[in-house]
Amino acid sequence: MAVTANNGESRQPLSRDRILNAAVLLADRQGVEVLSMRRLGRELGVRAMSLYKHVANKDDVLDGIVDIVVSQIDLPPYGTEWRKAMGDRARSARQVFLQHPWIAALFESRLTRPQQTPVRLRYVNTLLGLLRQNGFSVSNAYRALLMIDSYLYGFTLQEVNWRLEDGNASRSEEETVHQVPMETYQYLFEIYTHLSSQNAGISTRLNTEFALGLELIFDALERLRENGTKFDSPDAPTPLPDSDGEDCKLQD
Amino acid sequence: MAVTANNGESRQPLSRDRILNAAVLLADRQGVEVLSMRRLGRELGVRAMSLYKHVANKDDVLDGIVDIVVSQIDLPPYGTEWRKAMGDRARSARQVFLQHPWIAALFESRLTRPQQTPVRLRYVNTLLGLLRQNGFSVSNAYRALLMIDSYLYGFTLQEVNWRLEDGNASRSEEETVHQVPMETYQYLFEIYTHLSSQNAGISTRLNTEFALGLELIFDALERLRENGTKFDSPDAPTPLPDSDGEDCKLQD
DNA sequence: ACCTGAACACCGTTCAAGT
DNA sequence: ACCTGAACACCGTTCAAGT
Repeated sequence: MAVTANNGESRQPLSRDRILNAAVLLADRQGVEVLSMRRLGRELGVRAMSLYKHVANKDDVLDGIVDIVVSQIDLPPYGTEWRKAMGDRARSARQVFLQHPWIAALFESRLTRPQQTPVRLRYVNTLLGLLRQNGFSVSNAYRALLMIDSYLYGFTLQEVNWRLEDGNASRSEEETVHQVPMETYQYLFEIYTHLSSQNAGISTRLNTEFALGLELIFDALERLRENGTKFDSPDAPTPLPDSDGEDCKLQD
Repeated sequence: MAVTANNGESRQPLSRDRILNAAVLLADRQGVEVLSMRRLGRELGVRAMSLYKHVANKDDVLDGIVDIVVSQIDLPPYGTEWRKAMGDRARSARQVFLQHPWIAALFESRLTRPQQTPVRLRYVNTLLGLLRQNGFSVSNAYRALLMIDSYLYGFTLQEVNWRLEDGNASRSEEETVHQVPMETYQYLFEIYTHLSSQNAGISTRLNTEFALGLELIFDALERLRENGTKFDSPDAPTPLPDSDGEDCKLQD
């Protein structure tokens, strides 16, 4: 009935940023599945077709909101000791992903694409740099990041699903355990029984699990680092001429 | 124009299995994004509405095809030494995922849901059992599976995207390296240069990387296993009365 | 019993037309 | 210059109607 739609400030002149921020907000509140061009237009007090002046298409919108999320991940400054740097970044990424759980649906084909936006190129370049400056060989830096990211993505993927699932209804292990036919799945039963006997809630437990797994991976990578290029193929060794030890800070 | 559509055997009387198998085939050939009820019906020589006699809705179809994929993963028999068991299963899962790359889009909210189908319950129950029978405490079995699965899902997720991306055009690192502004992203440049200097193709390299990361994780888990319940919360210890040592085989 | 036509409330996107 | 109406080719799903 009103000519200009829902929120008071919809008369700002529409821009890529305004569209993308509205998209993130909409996804946060309702999930990616309701994120359509038409709905997004409605949210901005405009018809869907108007959006196409500022974004190429829906794909562009999805890429854009992934970039917004990625840029919310704290990037450790060059010079940070690698365990702290990789740990801080992994923890920050996990927190950001949990704040925007819909991002899991975009992991596939967006977050981990090889052809990338500047935001994502800078992000992975910095992480590789941090590893290189801490004594990782080229291969091992690649290896380490691949391993940390695999763990980070895989863990968060599972975690987000569990939270979405029993989130609102707060269905806990205590209830789940009774839904599983225990004679058939004795080991699952055993786990659920064990988990529900613990005082810690699911959040606290997953925090602990994530941290522990990360430390185990870091321990493994530390051994890799010390062993240098031991696992590389024969033509690999070329250690960089250590072009920049510490003096190249990307951010504050 | 023909009354019964495309393939010769479309006059079999439509069943859940026939529908799900057609869905997997369609996804394999064209990707999940083209998998619609209407398209699926067309594929079976029938209108979309007919499908609703055999499947509840599209969600049911998607759950169904995930089950089909999961059931293609080889499940090691009880009694297998844990490193071999977990390694075989991870390698088999990876192969299956690479054969059905669209599965990555369903990782979110389907593969890792807590409320599960019998196929998936049996699958994870067996894996937990294998760990328990090899001396893992209840907590550590849970921990180990969470960690292995995180790595498996995360790694495969990234790998599938890379393959889909440069798959058909076979765009290799040699070409990618020239698209990245090397002054801005020196560490990325360094990696791409290094990777493209190796003789091994991307497939071979990722095989190696996957195997190496898996071994590093197994090494870490072996230490966890030996340390028993060291990382558990105080009320945890309860080791199972070893109800079945070896005599409970689930499969051939 | 099994299939379907028509309908409903949606999609993304284009393009000629309006202000 | 910026927005939009109408249109196209799609969605998932329901339900009364056909055979």
